[in-house]
Amino acid sequence: MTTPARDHASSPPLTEPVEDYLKAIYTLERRFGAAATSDVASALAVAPASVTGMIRRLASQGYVDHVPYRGVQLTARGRRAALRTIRRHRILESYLTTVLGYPWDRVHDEAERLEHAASDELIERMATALGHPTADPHGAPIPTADGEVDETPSRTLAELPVGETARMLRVSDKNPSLLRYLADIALQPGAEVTMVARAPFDGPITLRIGDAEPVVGPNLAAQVLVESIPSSPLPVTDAPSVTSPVSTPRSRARKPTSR
Amino acid sequence: MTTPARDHASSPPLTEPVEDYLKAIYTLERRFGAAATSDVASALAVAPASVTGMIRRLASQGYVDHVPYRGVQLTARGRRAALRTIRRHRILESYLTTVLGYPWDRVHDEAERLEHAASDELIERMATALGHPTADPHGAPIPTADGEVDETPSRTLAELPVGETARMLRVSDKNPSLLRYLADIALQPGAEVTMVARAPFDGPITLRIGDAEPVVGPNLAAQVLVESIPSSPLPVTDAPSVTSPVSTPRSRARKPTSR
DNA sequence: TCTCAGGTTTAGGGTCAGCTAAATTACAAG
DNA sequence: CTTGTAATTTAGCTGACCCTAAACCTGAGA
Repeated sequence: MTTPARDHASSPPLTEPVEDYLKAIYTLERRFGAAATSDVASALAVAPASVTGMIRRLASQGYVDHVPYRGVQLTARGRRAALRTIRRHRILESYLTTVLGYPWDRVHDEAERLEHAASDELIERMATALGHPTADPHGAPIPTADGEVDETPSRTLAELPVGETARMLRVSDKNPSLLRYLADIALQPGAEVTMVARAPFDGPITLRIGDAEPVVGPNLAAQVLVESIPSSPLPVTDAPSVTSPVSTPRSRARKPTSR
Repeated sequence: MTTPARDHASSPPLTEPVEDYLKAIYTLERRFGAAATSDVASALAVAPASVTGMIRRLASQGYVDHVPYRGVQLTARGRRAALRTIRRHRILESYLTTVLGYPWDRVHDEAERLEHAASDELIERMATALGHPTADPHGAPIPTADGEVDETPSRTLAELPVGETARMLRVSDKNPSLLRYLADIALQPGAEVTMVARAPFDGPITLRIGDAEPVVGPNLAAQVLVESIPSSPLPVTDAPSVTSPVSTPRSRARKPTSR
């Protein structure tokens, strides 16, 4: 009698843990097609049994589909919620970096906490102040307010053929010391990087970035995503092949304010 | 065996409810000398029995002293924690208002959520960006990072003698519609207000603010704090007030960006 | 001094989200 | 086709917070 019967309509506010689970599942699903219990557990630093419990709850509320012993996948509703949180996170990272001068290796943790507390209004105000950026300081694409993301897969630096030059696109925001090192060698989104040499048997990789020639390990290179540089001398071509349904921007990765 | 024995030394991070309780107790204690269970309960919209439970926990961790049936008071440790949260809240309100254009009647709720998530570093960056303000948009004094506050008691507008002029100092940030009304009649921190007339038997009060003469009720007037104006006939002052770079202004209550 | 109304506390529960330990299942390797 | 291991789930608990109902103080007035 008190409340109208609009039950699973416009979700009650999600708890922090729920938002974290949905984000983690989203990421794992993107990577592996489905999220395994133990992967979610290690992503969230939680016991596997706890994940099973939470997944039951999420499934009962229609955020995920769960096939016991086979993993979880987000429903449309779950994906929407996950993208909302991811948008918040990335806008926050952008804002903290460009407006408040946060170093790019330390924004992640701050955004991780604020993303649960910031209202939509705050996020949109920040986005507006920034001119509606399409990528965060680490090059990760920012979902739009209505849940569109450009998740075009891209090559890792490790796969770049010797002699080729590419533009640095993106790196995970989760590893501060890696980020500090990348900043040291000027390997940040937007930077041009050339594969100078690669030692055999997964040996060290020599790059050229500006005038420097840093040598890095293969697992570092595997964490850095790059895109081919449109075309050095050629003006046109690049047929708009990728035309996906809704119309995605051509090349993402705006140069963040770096430093 | 696992952890060194630094127990009640540098507190484990406080939970949101704990921070809220400490803030509420701080405020009530300021007002009444001690906080009554039922007052805390209604301040936090929680059942009295829940307050008793939480108070037991807070007392066992040394944040409050509790005399059953007689109320609670903060310990030094509790006061420190409360002031830290209050500082965060007020810096956030100031930042949201002046930098992100939040209207002063809506910052409270946003700050209320962010205050639990923002790191000290973020708060200090915001404070620096603002030039270390000494009062929030509602005129509330901002505690320093090491827990000093200027809690000088002040008169309410209701007590102002007829014919006298005072400077608006402060109003609670909790009531959005009151705040919108005050903005409407230009009664905001820093404004000069004159008591023109007061009808008997707690009747309506006529003010002068600028060229207008709004008539307000006595309970509204009782919610507005004012301070006597240093000395009327002096011309100077009114230095380019808005340019308060770093140094703190003398008398607090900076004019908020308001609308 | 007695009484009782209001404010407080205790008793007994509930939910959320986590944990450990003990099943249970899937699947790869014999 | 059996078996063993690794992954997953179930069972049983814990702690933080919150609730309602019932008992309990305290202080004011009769």
